[in-house]
Amino acid sequence: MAPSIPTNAKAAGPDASRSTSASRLLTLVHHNRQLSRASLTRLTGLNRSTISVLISHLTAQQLVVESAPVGGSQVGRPSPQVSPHPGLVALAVNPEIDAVTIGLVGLGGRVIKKIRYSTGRIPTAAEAVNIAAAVIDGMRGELEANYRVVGAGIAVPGLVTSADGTVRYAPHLGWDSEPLADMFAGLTGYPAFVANDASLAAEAEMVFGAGTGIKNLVYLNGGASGIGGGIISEGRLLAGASGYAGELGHTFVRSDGLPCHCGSRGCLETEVRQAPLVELLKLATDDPSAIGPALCASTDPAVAAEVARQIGFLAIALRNVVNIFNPGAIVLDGFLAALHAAAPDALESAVRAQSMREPASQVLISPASLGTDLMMVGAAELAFAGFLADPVGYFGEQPAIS
Amino acid sequence: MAPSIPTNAKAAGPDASRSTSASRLLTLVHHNRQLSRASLTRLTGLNRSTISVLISHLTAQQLVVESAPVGGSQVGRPSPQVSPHPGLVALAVNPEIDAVTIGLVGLGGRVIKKIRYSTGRIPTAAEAVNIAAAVIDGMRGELEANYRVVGAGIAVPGLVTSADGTVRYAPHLGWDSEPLADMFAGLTGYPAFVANDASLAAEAEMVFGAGTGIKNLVYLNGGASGIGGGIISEGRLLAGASGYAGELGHTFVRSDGLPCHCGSRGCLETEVRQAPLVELLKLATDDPSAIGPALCASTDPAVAAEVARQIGFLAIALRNVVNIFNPGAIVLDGFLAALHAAAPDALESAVRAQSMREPASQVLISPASLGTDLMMVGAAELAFAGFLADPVGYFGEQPAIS
DNA sequence: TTGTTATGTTGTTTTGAGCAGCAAATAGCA
DNA sequence: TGCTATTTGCTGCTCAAAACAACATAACAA
Repeated sequence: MAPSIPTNAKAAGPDASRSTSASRLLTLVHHNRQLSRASLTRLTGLNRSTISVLISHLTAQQLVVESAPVGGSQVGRPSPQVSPHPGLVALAVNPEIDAVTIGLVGLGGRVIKKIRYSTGRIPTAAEAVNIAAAVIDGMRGELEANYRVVGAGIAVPGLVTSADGTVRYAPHLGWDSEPLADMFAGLTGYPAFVANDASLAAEAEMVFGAGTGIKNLVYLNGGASGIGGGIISEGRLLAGASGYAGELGHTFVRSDGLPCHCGSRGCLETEVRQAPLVELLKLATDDPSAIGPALCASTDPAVAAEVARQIGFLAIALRNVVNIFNPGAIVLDGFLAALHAAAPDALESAVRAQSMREPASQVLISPASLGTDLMMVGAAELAFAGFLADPVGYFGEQPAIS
Repeated sequence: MAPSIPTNAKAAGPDASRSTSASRLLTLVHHNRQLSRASLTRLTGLNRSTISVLISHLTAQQLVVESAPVGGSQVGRPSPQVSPHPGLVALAVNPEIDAVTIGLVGLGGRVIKKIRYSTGRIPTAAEAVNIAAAVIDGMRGELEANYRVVGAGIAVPGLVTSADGTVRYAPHLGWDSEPLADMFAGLTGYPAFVANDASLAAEAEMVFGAGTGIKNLVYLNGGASGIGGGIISEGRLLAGASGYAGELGHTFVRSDGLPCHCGSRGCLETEVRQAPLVELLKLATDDPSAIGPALCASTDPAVAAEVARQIGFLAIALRNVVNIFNPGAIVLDGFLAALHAAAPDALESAVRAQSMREPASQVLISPASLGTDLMMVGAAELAFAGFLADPVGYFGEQPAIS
């Protein structure tokens, strides 16, 4: 017992601070995809020599690669460019109500491969994991030959206990207390991490998408099965006491509203829904990306009325968001982005009219920008998180691939 | 230019990490008021010898004092107790609509002195600062003889830009763009920091009050002038893009509700108010602490109806809070605590019935526990924050008092 | 009294990271 | 084509935070 405490202390001590520098450096490279040594020096505030030492370590461990300096524009000695090692990847898994999508994402948010497996019906947790494992087994040869996999991130539409990777409750999938991370890790051998899909999307949008550089951001996604949200404050995702934070779909927007499946009444997601829009527009597909153009093209007054009605309720929810969080940006995705596109001024002026003046003047309302890659990038980000926190120790002392 | 970058880097480098340890140590002592060296070793994870060196530094700088080990309960060599130095204090200032309260608070959240100066009417910013400066001038002899003052924290009921210490907009005081920190610092010579009162109260409750140890906490205070809130996530106060976050008083709770002074309708603070309760109870005072007992004692059905009505709307706001934040605790203060005391089961069951099951099962709804010292402790905490972040460098190389 | 356990203390060692000086690579200018 | 200014990378040196190890000390328990 006595010797174990110093050992623990050591692990939390100089190791932690060493890895903090490597971690900061790698995170910067990850977020910017390509950076010169010189800009790393400026961004980290570390000394040139320190950067040099760190990068030589990271290069030796095949975590980054250096390429020839991009010549031209500046006086002085050109600085080599540092990029994430192209072989460093994470797996991304996203079960939905009619499909399971599996992706391979490189450090830097580069989606290398994306495979959508249609299930035709709602998959059980076991089915979703089996499908993902099968697809990954199919790629295994390629993975083991050309890549180093840091792990897998699974984005689930539901309440998730991230600490143990358990899906507590996913109403639209009908899942309840599924130890998804353990199931996946058991089948594939890769460490797995699970989180709420909207939370991951929020992070992806902050890092690579519409909210790049904005540290206080609220993301809202409208899909066929409801409205999910993710909140980012000071660059960190709001998790709450047990990781269930961000359920903006159940914000109160209407007295004596319709009952919601959550047991309450007047929730945002019972008033603002995709189905009536699809119906009025007579669209054949549920694909949210089709709704935007159709809405803009429509001249049907019934459609306009429904849009106005939904925008009214959405504005109430966003007003709460603005007053409570004072976000720098609100990013709308799915059919909420379509609603915004159909009448951007109507939505924005309604939100501003209801919110307090100061926070309202700061907020930018914009559609999501990562499109269909969003979930893959977000889920991969989850898998990368643990790696980025301690890049030097992550793979042990393995000499790596190739 | 060339030498200045390394200098900056140095300031952010080893100095920062050195002070990080001292900072962590002092923060722990501050939050726990009294800790043994042994427990500091365990809590920080640092080595015994490191703790020894750090504490001898802090003792030399008169930031902490060591006292004889408290004997008895445990096998082994007893460990000396470390406490904050009793001479280390912060000033706390809290302007309200009818008074300005000035306090002297020691490290560890100990309120040494509290002076409430009644103004009889709403003070202007200049008046509030003048009153505070006059009171502090009165204490100056004592302050300079016996204390070291880290600075002053000012808790203001309104929107505050903490970065420059400016009150952007305080509707109940009628203040608008007042550079309060500069005014105060100019008059008294002490560095001053300004923040929203409810936010500071939330922090005080987390550190020393009802939410001790709970890292995800929502604080709601009901006063004569409205409802303010503060949100703490992972132990950090939610600030938002410009520090205006936390305005939970303007959560939407009622369709076609009454117009609010914020320009919107159906806000929590237009439906849930102290005035009707005071009126129905025929109380002579506005003091929120009188409302609780009076409510519990009342048998008037009109009072009961009003309580039920307000609890209904409060439950809607809290339901949003639970769904969005998944807090570990909701702390109610002012007349909201009185409402809760009048019918705790009614409020809690209403919140739980409307919220999603998982986050609802985790949340504890409790009244605030710091009472009238709350604002003093919160404001002092603000002043201590800068000091705790870099305790060794804060006072320069001064040999300190006594 | 003696052994056990928990602590404090001192000197040594490891290691992250800044610093200085020199070399290298470019743009601009004559 | 050279010359200078500027920016950057590399190597060796140095500093300081903090772990480690060994020893001293103080309580409780048998």
